[in-house]
Amino acid sequence: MSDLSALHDTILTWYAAQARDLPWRRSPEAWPWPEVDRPWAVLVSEVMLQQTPVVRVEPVWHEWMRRWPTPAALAAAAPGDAVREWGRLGYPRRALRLHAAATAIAQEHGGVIPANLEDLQALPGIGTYTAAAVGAFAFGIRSAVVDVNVRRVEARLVTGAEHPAPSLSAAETRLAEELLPAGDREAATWNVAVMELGALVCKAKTPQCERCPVLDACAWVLAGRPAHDGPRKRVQKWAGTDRQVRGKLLHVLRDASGPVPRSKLDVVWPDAAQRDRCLASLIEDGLVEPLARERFRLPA
DNA sequence: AACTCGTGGAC
DNA sequence: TGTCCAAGAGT
Repeated sequence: MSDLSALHDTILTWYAAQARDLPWRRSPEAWPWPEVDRPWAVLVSEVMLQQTPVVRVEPVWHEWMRRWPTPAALAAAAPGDAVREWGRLGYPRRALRLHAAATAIAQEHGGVIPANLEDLQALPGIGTYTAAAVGAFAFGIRSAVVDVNVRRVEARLVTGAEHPAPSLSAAETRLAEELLPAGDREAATWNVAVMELGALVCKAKTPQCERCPVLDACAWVLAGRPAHDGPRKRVQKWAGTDRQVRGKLLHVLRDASGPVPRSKLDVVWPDAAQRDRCLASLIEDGLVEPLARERFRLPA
């Protein structure tokens, strides 16, 4: 197990047996929806999965693929439709950015998702992680996909720490690149396999070490599972924050079929100053469109 | 670089 | 309305 290729074999074998059957993971050969553009399906799934659990993403993803099977289809819709169909996935600016990305793909890339990391990352809402993920999973590009799961597996298995640092370091990316198998196809599968190991076994709060295929190689376990000493990512407050108020305002607008008078928004939060500030920020973000006579709606 | 941007489930 | 967490991005 000290050998890198043995580590590859062990985790890839575990993945082949234990991986969840998620729709956006279907291979091009096994893609069941001929009308749905597969790279687009992968891209949408990755944006939806940003900070959001799989179980909540899956039904929304299916509905998005039914309504908007290609970037051009979403680009032809109103941005407000994307926000409404986003439902309660959270961080609704992601829906707006997905719509903007679809527009950019339609107008600047001929409706074809660019198959290189630089052009992918230039799209709205696509950062380092998502560009690498789409590159690897949609196009087989050999690139390290470093999400929080990968970082946690690296921290425990290699570094011997219980948790990764609050933010991604260059050293972590370099380590992920060093661990990548040589072949393009193996590298792509390796990326998703390590992510899956972090999601199903090497969990943040309650690691399932008894189910871990690389337990005997884990630096953290071999060190006696020492408690975390460094700084952790701080947990954000929720109650009473602008994020809560924005969520309540947008909830009203999502559930309405047309324009909503201000009086319908006033009832969601007692603090008028905070309410007004949040409504203004939603308008500034492009998530809400103000109309005449104090009426509001999702953007047309 | 620290901060903001939703939401709901598991403890 | 407790704490922690979930395939981050943008500023």
